[in-house]
Amino acid sequence: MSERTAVEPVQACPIAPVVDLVFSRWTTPILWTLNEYGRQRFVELERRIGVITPKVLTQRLRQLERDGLVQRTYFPEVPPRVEYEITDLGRSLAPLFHSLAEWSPNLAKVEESRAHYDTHEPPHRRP
Amino acid sequence: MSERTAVEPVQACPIAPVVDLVFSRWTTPILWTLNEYGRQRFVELERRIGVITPKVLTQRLRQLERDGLVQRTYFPEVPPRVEYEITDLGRSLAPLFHSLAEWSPNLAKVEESRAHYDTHEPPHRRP
DNA sequence: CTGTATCCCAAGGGATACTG
DNA sequence: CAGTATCCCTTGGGATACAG
Repeated sequence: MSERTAVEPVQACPIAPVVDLVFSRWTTPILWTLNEYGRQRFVELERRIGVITPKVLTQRLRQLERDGLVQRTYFPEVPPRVEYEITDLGRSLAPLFHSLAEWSPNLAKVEESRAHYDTHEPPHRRP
Repeated sequence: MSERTAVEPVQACPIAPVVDLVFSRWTTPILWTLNEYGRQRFVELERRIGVITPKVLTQRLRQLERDGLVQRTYFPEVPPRVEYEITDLGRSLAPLFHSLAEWSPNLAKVEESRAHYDTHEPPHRRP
């Protein structure tokens, strides 16, 4: 047969797995809070994040625990106490978060672009 | 009244807006492909990304265009030609992607952690 | 080629209530 | 306090067909 594809399909970009791990829903605020405020209890996390429900917070914490980014410690007291802490592996994401934060000022340009896009005639688009 | 909250609620972590912008579904592979292979046509993007449907690709490209991360250029020919290119603003994300890629080797540790988690008795958990 | 238009569907998240 | 258990419901993505 002839050369079929001048363009070879690329399954996924190489950073996709990391993105899935670190930037799936709720993981960023959780990790950021744990990194910022240190070891804390379930209810503290819940309050700091503000809008998350306990069900979802539990789900995410379990996932992060399984992934080795968060350490869970149980104290058999009454009332029960559980503390969550970011691990060394989790902390190794700090430079990444730092990069994110450093890019933040560019959000202003994004806002500009959106405003321009929304107020001008679009380039050619189908009727 | 008394001091109510020793723990102040935090709406969201400061990097959340950037995360929403850059790491929403499909945006990473699209930006990465544009950054890696340069200016290209719709169908090239479609093939390189591999599994995305035209509907979703269009949606994402429009969003990225509005956000100022991607530039769309229309050529009134027959058949029609449209080329997409990453903008300077989009390219300014490259260091971020680089940080991601640098962290990738740690995925092995994540895998280890998962394997350990799945094969061992969990710490205290409700019956 | 470059998209649009529909229909559909599951998956995940919110709300709420409850337990050890 | 630290979760579980249900129910519900939106949202977004896949499949498909079609148009300029």
